[in-house]
Amino acid sequence: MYRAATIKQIAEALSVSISTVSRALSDSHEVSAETKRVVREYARKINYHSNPIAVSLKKGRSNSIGVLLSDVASSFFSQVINGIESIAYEKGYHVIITQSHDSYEREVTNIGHLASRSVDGILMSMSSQTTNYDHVIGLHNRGLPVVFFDRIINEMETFKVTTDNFKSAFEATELLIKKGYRNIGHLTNAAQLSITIERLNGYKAALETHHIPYREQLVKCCNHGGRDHEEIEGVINELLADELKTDALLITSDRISTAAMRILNHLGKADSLTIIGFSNSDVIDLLSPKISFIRQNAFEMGQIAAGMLIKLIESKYPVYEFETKLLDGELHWRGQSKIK
Amino acid sequence: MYRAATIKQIAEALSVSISTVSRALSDSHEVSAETKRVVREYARKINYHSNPIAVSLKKGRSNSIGVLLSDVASSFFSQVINGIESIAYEKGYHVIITQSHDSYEREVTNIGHLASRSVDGILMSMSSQTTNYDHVIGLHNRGLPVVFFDRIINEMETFKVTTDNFKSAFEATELLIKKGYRNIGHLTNAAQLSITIERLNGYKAALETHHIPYREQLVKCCNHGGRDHEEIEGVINELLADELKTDALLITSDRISTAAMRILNHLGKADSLTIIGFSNSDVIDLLSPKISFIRQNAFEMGQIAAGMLIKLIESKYPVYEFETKLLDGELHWRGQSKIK
DNA sequence: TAAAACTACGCAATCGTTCTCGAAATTTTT
DNA sequence: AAAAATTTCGAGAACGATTGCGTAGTTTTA
Repeated sequence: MYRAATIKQIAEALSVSISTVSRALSDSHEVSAETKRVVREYARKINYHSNPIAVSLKKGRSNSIGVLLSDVASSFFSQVINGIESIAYEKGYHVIITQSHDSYEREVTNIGHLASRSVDGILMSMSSQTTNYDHVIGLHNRGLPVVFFDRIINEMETFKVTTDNFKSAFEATELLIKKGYRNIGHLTNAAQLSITIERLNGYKAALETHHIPYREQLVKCCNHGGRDHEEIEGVINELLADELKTDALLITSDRISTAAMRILNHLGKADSLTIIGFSNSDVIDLLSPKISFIRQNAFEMGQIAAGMLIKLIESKYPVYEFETKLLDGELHWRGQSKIK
Repeated sequence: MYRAATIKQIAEALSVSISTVSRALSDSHEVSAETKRVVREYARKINYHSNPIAVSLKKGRSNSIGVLLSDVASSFFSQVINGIESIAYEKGYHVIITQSHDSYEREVTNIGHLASRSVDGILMSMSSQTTNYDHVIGLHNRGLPVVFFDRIINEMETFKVTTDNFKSAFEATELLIKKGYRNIGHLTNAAQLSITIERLNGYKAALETHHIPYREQLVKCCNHGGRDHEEIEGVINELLADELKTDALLITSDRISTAAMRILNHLGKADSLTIIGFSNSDVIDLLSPKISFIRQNAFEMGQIAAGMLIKLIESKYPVYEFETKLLDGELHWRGQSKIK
């Protein structure tokens, strides 16, 4: 097996102590300029790189951060990862990504894995199946920095970043109303998720503002987040019932939107519903039927979350002032006004 | 700062030696059943978890693997990552993902980062800008296991997994021919990439088999891989020149396909070209214009690559027998026959 | 010129494990 | 009953770095 160079080898070769080599390489003032020169020259010559694992052990830090999200194979999350990575890279941190696939069990085991001291902090977006937060709260109480992004929770005080979901849902719903739609359905994620609640509230508020009565039958939570085709199929069929007169849809995720579109296409009713969906797909403009969308600032969300976490990790003193940052979504209209 | 429990604490609490605790926890035969019981019970009680960093330092292994690919925000690569993760998780490895964004410089610095002894092996798909392989070959020669997936290179002997690109391109081209198309353009990636070469060869072979002359003007390498809209626009315009009579397109990536479709839509010529694209998009069926596609077994590719790498890492003896595994692509036809 | 301060370096402990040796205590063999 | 083998455990040296402390040798201060 290949063994890399160590400071011990340098020390022996140059007949100085290990401490001196260590100090020379870290540019300590306790070593002369000449010695530094010699040590560095030799280190470079034998291609020395400090062993991050040894440093981690000694310093009690690993210079890596763990990310826990539901699925990397999603345009939104992969853009977030991109943002996280850009900041982490800049600050010298490794990023370890784990996926919950929206399963509570996987979330618990993954966070345990990450936490067993191999990461300095965790970036987390809740699984849609999670209703008990002890696994996170416990770690956080024991001193592990945690920052939430996207799907946040109120049960913990820390830094959080998410889209201004209320506002985005409000604006989208209001836009539909202004375009003449009155019977707007709402297809959304698991009911306990923060994003679900906030968006539902935005939807309700827009209806109220425009004096449209809220009807519970028009709101459908998809607990499998669009993974289960039949769930969506059932829901769409319910919404298409004549008595509801559904004429538009506000959908909260790419996966649900595309599932719904697929079903509408199949039913030959693609044009019977106008859709606005939360979407970060890069081919949204090519989809048929046409769909309007709210784009989240996923990349920026990743950057901000990573920045917050690293700030927490590197803070010398305990932090008690936290912030929940809300990012604006961008609403893009590609639909038609309802003919009056 | 929070400090986790150590075997030393257990040893002191139970008045046994550190060695005994270590052995008890690793189920060594050198410790009595009773002692094991006591130690484990106490370990569980104080929520002990072994410190992976200390173990890494001692064993000279980190139990993590590095992944180097161009972009996670791609359906193909994110599916590969999923596959990698599933195997790595199972075998107790962490996955560290880095992105080259198809830049040679980033590839070099990233692989350097990964290699400075923090990973046990590397899973790699070449950046499209890379033409010099010294950075990988050097590390490999020094003993770091490397496995290539998707975009492989011939300059290194090791395990490799990729789609049978020749076959897939051959089948796709042949299918177009059988449907009556004779002037098939080929939009592809950077010329030196393995996937580019193999697919181009498949394309050529299909033409030859069916006695259609190969025309160089119909083949366009997109060096920016679809990232540069104008590059694709120029290329599409060239292919649409009357004298070429282009009637179909074989495209090698999602990004290029969607860029091309966007341009065709904009030109109002969406129906003038029949497209088959290599695509792992999960909304391919919703895209307009309709596009036929070759789906790669991305998840399986990730699994196989990770399996190969871990096998290499854990092998007690140097490995000299390597394999290049080719996966079948699945061809899906959604187009129309050409009216004769 | 003696005392104080500073420079430049080495020694050794430490981080949390694993693992080689050696050695009691017990059991088996002869 | 003595010798040999086995079981069970502890001491201590690694792994590769960082860092507090001690101390020659030199320079500055009083």
